[in-house]
Amino acid sequence: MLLANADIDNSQGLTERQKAVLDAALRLLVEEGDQLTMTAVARRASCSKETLYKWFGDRDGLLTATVQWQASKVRVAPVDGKGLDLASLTASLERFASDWLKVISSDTSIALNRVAVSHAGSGKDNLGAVVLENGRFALARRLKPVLEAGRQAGLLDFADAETAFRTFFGLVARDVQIRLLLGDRLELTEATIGGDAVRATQQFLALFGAKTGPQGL
Amino acid sequence: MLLANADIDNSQGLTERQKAVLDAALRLLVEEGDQLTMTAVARRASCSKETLYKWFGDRDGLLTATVQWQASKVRVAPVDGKGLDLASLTASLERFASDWLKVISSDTSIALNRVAVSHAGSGKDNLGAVVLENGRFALARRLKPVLEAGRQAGLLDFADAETAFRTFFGLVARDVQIRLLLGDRLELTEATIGGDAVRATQQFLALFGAKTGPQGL
DNA sequence: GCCGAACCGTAACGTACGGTACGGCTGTTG
DNA sequence: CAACAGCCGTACCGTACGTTACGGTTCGGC
Repeated sequence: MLLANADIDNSQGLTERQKAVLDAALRLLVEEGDQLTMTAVARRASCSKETLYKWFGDRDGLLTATVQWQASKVRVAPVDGKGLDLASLTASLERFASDWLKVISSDTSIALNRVAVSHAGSGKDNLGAVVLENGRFALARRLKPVLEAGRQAGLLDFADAETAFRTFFGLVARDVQIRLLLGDRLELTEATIGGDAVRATQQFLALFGAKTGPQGL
Repeated sequence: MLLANADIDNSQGLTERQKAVLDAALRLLVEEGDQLTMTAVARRASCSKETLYKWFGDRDGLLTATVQWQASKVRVAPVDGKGLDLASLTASLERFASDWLKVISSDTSIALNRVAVSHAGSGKDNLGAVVLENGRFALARRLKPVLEAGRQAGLLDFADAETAFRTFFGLVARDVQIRLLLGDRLELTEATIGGDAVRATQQFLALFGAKTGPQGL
């Protein structure tokens, strides 16, 4: 919860030059995997290693700053919970599903999650927590109000928003993320993602849609 | 598909001493994270580094052998698809769900998946493919016959077994694996797993159960 | 124009670790 | 017993990389 606004603060305290350096590090991370050496970052960013150490302390600091910098960039437009009919709710859910699939299948997300998973394997769990906070938990924070609004409007029926969210998460992501992280080729075209978003939303509504009137499949 | 029987061959060509060494490596992997140095393995297994290199070639060979050795150990009892009524199908699905949750939440699985994800980030994707083949794809191979039998018996209704499997996978695993890999504490007690298995199975049946007669929730 | 701060490029240092070599011990074979 | 193979323990080598140090350059302030 503290991390939620921490990432906002971070993007403020950075100079343009520092942001450019972090962008270079991010690009390098995506391209080269975790062979992210300080020398490579310095060369790519056209800065000296001395500067890297002065700004970010050590390698972990640079890694953390890079992840948080990326996290601060992907601020998804919040969905307005104004239209409370079934059509708009469906559209919102499909939008969430589609956005999420695009995120987790992006090269950036895969690279970041890989380095965070590796990091969590070693002692310090900083990166894992940051990625989790800006990924899965941020998604929950944005989606839950929509679910609650849907319940308020009599469109959804669930006891616990957290449980409902996790089911939606599972229906959307399925095995995609773990397969991508493990190196499985898995071409997710725009069309595939769109279809999956619709399917997941329909399944979710079938499970949690309010039983008012006949439920058309 | 070739990897499917490769892991069977491997457990045969190993001497008892070699298995003991791999067990030591596996324990070290679980305890120490990816700080798996050749020296540490040699010390833990009370063998010389020279022997490690003679038997496994290089560090990657040792890692791969360790992962395959673990994979060859977790051969889950196949479910018999004989009882074709709803009760036994439900029991089978719950059993699969429960087993899978236990696997992905085990320290061993977490450690192995972490190292495989890291490995996939670096060039070679060997470990990722091995883990995927013995994890997610092995599960699909075992579960699909059950689903097909359920459809044959008129209990399930789906067009594509792969799609149905992936939905089941999503309903069972949800966000558990990624959270654990990223270092999130997530106590999965026996009771929690059992409850989740029942819930996931009920949700799956609600989505894919044949529409014969009124569907009781 | 001069000073100091910030920064670039690069050289240098220390260490960790993958990989190799070798001496010594043990069990086996003839 | 002698010869030998297999293996343990350890010392050693080369390299990659994190980290530090330093000379040279740019630039804002006086």
